[in-house]
Amino acid sequence: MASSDPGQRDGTIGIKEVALAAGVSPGTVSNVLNRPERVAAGTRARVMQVISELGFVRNGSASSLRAGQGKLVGLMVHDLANPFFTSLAAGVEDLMSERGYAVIVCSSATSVEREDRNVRMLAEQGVRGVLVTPVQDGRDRLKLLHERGIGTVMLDHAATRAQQCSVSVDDIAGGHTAVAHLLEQGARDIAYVSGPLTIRQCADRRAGALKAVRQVPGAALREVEASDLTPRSGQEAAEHLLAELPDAIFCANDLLAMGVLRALLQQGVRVPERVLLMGYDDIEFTTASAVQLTSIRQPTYQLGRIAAELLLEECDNPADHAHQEILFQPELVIRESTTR
Amino acid sequence: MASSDPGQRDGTIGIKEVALAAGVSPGTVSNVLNRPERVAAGTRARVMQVISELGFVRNGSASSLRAGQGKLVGLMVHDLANPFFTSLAAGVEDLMSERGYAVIVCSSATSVEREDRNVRMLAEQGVRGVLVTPVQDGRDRLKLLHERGIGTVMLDHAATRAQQCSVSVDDIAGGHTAVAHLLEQGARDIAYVSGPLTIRQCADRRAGALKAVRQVPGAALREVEASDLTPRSGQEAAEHLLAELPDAIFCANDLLAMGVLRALLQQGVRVPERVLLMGYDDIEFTTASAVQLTSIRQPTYQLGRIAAELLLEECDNPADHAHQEILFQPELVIRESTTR
DNA sequence: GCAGGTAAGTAAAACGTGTCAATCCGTTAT
DNA sequence: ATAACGGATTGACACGTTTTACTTACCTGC
Repeated sequence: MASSDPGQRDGTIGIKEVALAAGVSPGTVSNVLNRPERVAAGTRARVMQVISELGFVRNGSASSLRAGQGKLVGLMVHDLANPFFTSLAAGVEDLMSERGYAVIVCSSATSVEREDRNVRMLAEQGVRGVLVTPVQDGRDRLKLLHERGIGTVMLDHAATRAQQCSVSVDDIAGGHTAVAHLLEQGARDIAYVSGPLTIRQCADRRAGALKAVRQVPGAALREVEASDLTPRSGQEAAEHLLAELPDAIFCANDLLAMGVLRALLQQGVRVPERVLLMGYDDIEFTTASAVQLTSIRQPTYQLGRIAAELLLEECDNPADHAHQEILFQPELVIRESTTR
Repeated sequence: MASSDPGQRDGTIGIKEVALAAGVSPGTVSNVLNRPERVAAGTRARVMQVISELGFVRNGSASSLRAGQGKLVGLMVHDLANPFFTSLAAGVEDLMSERGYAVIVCSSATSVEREDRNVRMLAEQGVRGVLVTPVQDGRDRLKLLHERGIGTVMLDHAATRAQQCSVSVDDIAGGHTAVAHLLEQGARDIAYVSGPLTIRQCADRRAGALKAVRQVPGAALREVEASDLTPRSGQEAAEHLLAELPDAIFCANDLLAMGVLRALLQQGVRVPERVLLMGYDDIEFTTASAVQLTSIRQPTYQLGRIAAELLLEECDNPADHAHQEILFQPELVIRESTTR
């Protein structure tokens, strides 16, 4: 008798066991799960009841094998410890979670080998699409994905192929806004503390800054190029400015600005009384700085959400999906470091 | 003629197409992929050659359906925007990537509903194991995972069931080390600016601090409890201390310390000359603060790596796996905020 | 009362891989 | 020379779900 107990043999509960217990066929259970509108209300309720009683959990592997696509997407960023990317990742994760998707997060660590490995891994997992901040331009490392019909959305990077969405922030406008603000405050001798100009963001912000300066007669932009975007480099860069202080300093990033601020305060230079100071990114942690930092806020979290939404739209409707390049406008956040 | 072209019908290349092209059976191709040692060197080379020529990518869904387990693990944290968790996530991701695993990252946003949803989702995806910082104690929300034989490792939290690994940092020792350092510097009237004491970490650090104070005659600990662990709360908390300044202030976290520092400097209180100040966590971004902050460093990245390693060990060898509770010792990092 | 239509549910065939018993073939021991 | 052996390979089935074509029952309009 006990040996003929059905559905409890090995403890694993599948669609079949549910069907048996609910007195329907497996196909109907599948319909309840995937197209509930096609099954009568009564049956649907009974099946759902059994599902929760038995603690049935759908097998995602079987599901995506048969259906040809699952509920997974990939997210590949440069660095999981960088606040910019994590805020972005938070946006992506929130939206995907709302939509019932799981996110495989991976880091390329700005290494092309690792990027390739990740791309392969994502392809194997059969992800529905991938959000990516590519390591570098050049030959198309995402080819493998495109061949397999896996959609990609570029994050904080212009699209590299015609048929592709991208989401980024207008760094030229950001640089312009920043310097225009400094000019408005009366500054004329302005310094730009940049990161490496090979980084697109740094170069674009510089371009915007130059544009703003040219619009005001008598204004000039000095430049110092730091070797990376850290507080330490900012501090070193500031030393080049101590001999002849400018009216205002615009930094390519908040971390640089923190370093500059530290160098200035150590030398007894008062901010903002003697020098105005601006950062970029408006990272959360600068609120703790000795002088509250004026900055350019980028909607990183929103960036992630929008990009995620675009990706899903493309996945759900690959036929008539219009690829778009979304360009966010950054926002000026004024605090005490530029307020006399 | 063209109609009999095998293996190119629908453009999708599977194990069968590879087998055909290499002149072996699908079973052999599978063996090359999973147990290369069982197939002769010559055959193996030929198969691998064909695999790369045809651009074969294994179907992970089919693989894990048949094998009963895949190359996926889950990571669930409270908040993807918190540097503590992201540093930890970076450690997990690095190790998993080295071992060929993909990581599904999700955030519980300290909501039990979302935690439950994530648990279910991870179970559906058939993850091999899960690394988790649980939202709260009480009834076992991870039951679903354990029923299905999915291993879990607790992150920064003691194990809640006997058969479970956990990785955390000794917060009592950390609190003790911090305050012992302040005492050594000559402070006797010490204030502890805490977060909510319902948070285990805050309570443990307090316990350690008290222990240190009791060991030195004449020393005393005042306490202020902030409502959360942000710079803003730190600033508010500091105002309770301005009337009668202590010799030193120990904060439950660097963000609080940043707020306290700001409040002190605004009032013209010099750090460290008048008051010593200590934080906790040693987050990267405090290096940018006006006064470099002494702190207690937690090996967050290593924490992630070790936890990941434990999880894989448990997965690969569930039989004779000895569950362990690993307790890291935090490290004192002395900077100018406690150096006269 | 009957043809035609629709809604609800069923049965069975896939999806692409892993596994295991079975087979093949060349080598060694008797 | 034959039997026993062992390594290399094969063939076919199973994993749990989705999906398609099909059946059944019921309703509508003439």
